[in-house]
Amino acid sequence: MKHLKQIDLIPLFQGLSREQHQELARITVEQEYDRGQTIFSEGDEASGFYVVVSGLIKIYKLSPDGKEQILHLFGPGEPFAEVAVFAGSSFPAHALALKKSRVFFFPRDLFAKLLADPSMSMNMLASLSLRLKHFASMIEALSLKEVPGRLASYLLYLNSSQDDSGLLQLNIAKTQLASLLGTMPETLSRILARMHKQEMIRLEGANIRIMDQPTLEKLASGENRLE
Amino acid sequence: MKHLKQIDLIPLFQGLSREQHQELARITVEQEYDRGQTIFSEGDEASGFYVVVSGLIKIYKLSPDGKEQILHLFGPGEPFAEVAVFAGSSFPAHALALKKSRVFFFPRDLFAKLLADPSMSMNMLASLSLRLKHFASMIEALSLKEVPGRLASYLLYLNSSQDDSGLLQLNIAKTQLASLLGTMPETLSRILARMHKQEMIRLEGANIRIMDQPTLEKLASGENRLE
DNA sequence: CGAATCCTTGAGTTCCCTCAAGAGAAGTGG
DNA sequence: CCACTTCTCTTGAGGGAACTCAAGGATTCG
Repeated sequence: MKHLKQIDLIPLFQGLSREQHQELARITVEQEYDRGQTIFSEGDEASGFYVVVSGLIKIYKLSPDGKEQILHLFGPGEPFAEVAVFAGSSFPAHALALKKSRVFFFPRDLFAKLLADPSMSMNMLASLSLRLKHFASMIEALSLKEVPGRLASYLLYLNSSQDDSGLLQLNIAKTQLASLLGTMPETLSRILARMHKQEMIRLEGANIRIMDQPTLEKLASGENRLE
Repeated sequence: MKHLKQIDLIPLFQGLSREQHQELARITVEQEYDRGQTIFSEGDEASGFYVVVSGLIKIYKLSPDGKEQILHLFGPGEPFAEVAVFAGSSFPAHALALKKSRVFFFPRDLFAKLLADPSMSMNMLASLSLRLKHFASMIEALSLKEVPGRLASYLLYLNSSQDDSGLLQLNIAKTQLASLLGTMPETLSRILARMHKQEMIRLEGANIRIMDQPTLEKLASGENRLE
């Protein structure tokens, strides 16, 4: 039961009985990936799903000419590729470790039995529903907002999810941020420079400080445009 | 039990016991909407989810200046707004009837009890998973493909889901198709004209005939560009 | 300290959006 | 059944946001 303590901490498994946690620990397969290592590729046969223990995993799509769109970044405690358990037998996107990461893998067949417990399936349903809402926002952003608006949304999201020192840590390379926002590094760089020039943000190395939150919010909502 | 027969036909409820179907029929609220009528708006308090009995429902997002992005079109047998049951208490998008439609509404509290049945929750999980895959494709398309590629994908999808007479029925106005593809009616019109000129498709009123499927497939995959 | 990667800035191009106006289709009422 | 309104669709002209290509500067890492 060497994984039991870590399983206790995974939000997806909250509300489950001690026995359920033990059963999960029993079927857990621990894996480790180096920075830059691929976990699976789109189309690979999928035999289970994952939970991040430590590190950072990116889920992304690739176009034939190599352009990438990040669908999601997952950190400690977050599950990914659950879809593989319930629909189809192949992964619908690529997964790669952005940092040295440890993950738990749960084989589908063994995990499926645990879904008989209503707490387990309700947790899963809630998790997938949140994922759906996130995707809906992403589609809205890609289709209805320009890059400055998407960037503003992301900065405000970071601001709300990190401590309120006002200093935002990106945690990812700007190239990766560009890919998350559905644009190119050059475009991102230019827009950051413009936001800086207009004193909406301050660029402090790899960190960003929000200087004018109201204006960023107007950008994020699409109410204003960046001049 | 006046809705029992229709409930039998809903894919989401396949594999359930007779008693479960009866229980579903008992809590079903039937509603009817005229063409153009709003079913709910983004942010409205959500107290349950829906299944389309007949007609066509569009789920969409709106930008402040009125531009719309369709997230999904749902026809007979398809559930929508399930997310409202599992995450949050407000609808994350708008819903409107594109045709005169009948829907079944299932109140969350009453429905929640039925989720104790593993068949029910597994069906739901499968349904949400498919929805996630669809959204992932949509994000990929919006971010990595140009409009001709997205249109080609849609035409090929129609071709695979309709009879193989080769004649595609759009079933929706071109304005709506533009909104589904994340573009403007003018752009769609121009691209259809170009595809026609290059003899990839033939325009027959509200219908479209595919003339050169291989070329469309290259467009859809991003391998080729439209000249 | 050197190699590799990441980031920034510039110049040019392209796709698509906006604005505008006319043609076509569909629904309404006399 | 035909005029009427209304909505949808098409085509044109112009402009703008973001992409591509290119090169120099900054950072990171071994």
